[in-house]
Amino acid sequence: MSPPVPSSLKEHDTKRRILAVAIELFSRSGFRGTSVAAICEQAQVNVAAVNYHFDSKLKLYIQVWRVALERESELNPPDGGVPADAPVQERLAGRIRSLVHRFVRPNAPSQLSMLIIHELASPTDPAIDQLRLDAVRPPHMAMRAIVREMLGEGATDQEVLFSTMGIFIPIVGLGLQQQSVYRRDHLAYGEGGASDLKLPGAVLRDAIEQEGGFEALIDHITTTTLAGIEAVRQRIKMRGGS
Amino acid sequence: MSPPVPSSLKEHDTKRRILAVAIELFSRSGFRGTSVAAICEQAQVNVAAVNYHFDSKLKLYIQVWRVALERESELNPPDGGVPADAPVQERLAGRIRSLVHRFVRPNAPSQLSMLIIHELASPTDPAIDQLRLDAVRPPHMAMRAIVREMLGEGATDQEVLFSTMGIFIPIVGLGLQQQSVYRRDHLAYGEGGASDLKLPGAVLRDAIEQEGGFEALIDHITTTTLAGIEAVRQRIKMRGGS
DNA sequence: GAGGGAATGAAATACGCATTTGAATCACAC
DNA sequence: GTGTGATTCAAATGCGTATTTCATTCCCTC
Repeated sequence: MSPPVPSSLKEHDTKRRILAVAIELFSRSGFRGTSVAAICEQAQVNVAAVNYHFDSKLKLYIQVWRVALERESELNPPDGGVPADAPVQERLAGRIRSLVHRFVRPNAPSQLSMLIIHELASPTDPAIDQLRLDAVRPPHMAMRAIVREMLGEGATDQEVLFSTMGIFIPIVGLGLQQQSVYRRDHLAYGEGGASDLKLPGAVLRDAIEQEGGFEALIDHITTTTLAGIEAVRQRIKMRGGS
Repeated sequence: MSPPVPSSLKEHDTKRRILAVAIELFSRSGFRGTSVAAICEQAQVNVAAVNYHFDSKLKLYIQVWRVALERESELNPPDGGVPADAPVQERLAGRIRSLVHRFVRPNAPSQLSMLIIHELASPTDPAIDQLRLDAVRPPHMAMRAIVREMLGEGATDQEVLFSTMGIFIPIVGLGLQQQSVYRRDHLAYGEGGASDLKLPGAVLRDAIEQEGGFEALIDHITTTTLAGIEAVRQRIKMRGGS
């Protein structure tokens, strides 16, 4: 009998090359912003190859999402490597660190985060929503549990929700900023880079890329987040006490 | 001589109708996501009208930005109506309130904020960047001054920058969330609304739309922001004292 | 080394969309 | 009324792009 998967020399890794380039381009410019022709050109592959190997642009895009999700969960555990029996503050700090690494990695924001941001700004297809939901829900629930634990028993659902979103949303927002600045440098859409433009986002990017800037950012976010939660907790305690 | 602007009965307000619809559609779906045909159809106007009155789709888009900027600055002063000689905390709170009103207005996020978010996710043209820069810089600088005042003399530029961005970014991120949820309901792209999807963003939206939810959100953001700044200030004071 | 299925390639097709064209219509001045 | 310039209209043009077609090449098996 023949070995199970020896058809390896066929399929001159075109499929892999397409996928690699597609992740790059889709994450940079979103679904609508990247053409099949561009992908094939950069992958040095015939235009027909995408439809031959992946059926359609949309299915390729979905595949890209799957790969990006998989890669991210291998690379970057959502708990930040902090054990489940560590003190709450540490668990929270670990998750924040992990999130910032995902969304704001200096000089090269994670591809998954860029895909997510493009989908938020202009959704492509319900299938992608489903993937995003599956990816987002578990860490969100875990974070909510941590926040509830930190706020104490008296916290309302609304307070827990606001505080939880208050962790995720700034980091996603930061990713959005990063991405917008990042792409301007790479594509400089057009040519005449009006270099007198210096949006606050660009200043921030420079600060993050400085030696130690990224760690300082993580530290800043962690500190302010903890302080915010503590403030809400105090308010709850006062309310309960009065 | 003829009265200066009596050519009023010509131009059967097509121009106005186009602009009104264009603001609506561009802010909902961005530049690439809306077609000239769609604008003209909804405005009950011939397709040629856009190019006749505005020269091109891009120039119409730029005009939309101008109008949206103008409208917003009339409607919503960036200082939130707080006088310049009020205590810093109040001035900060006023600005936060104003920002949240701009970006997260319940049930109808401001069109300018949606335009901004689309531009962040996928920029259209340098001219738009310039408009955005002009709009964003002054309030950013004002906010930075307030933050510096609150943090005290010992604060580094990096600390001031991080804290300032830490105010804007969460609110923009919130707008991004709102917008993504908001559009799903309105367009439900396609048909079969998979209603078992319930992204955290949707839960948040519901919480905001509840009676008093919006005020609670503003209050939450203000409280946590102030607490975050206070935490940084404490750290600076300790550093200076040691 | 011949046969056959998988993979590739160049060209064709189909479609959406911005923009143009040129004729028709309207508003107003004389 | 008539002429004139501004406006509207339906149809055409042209371009970018996803997808298809079908001939050709490649790789493996026998």
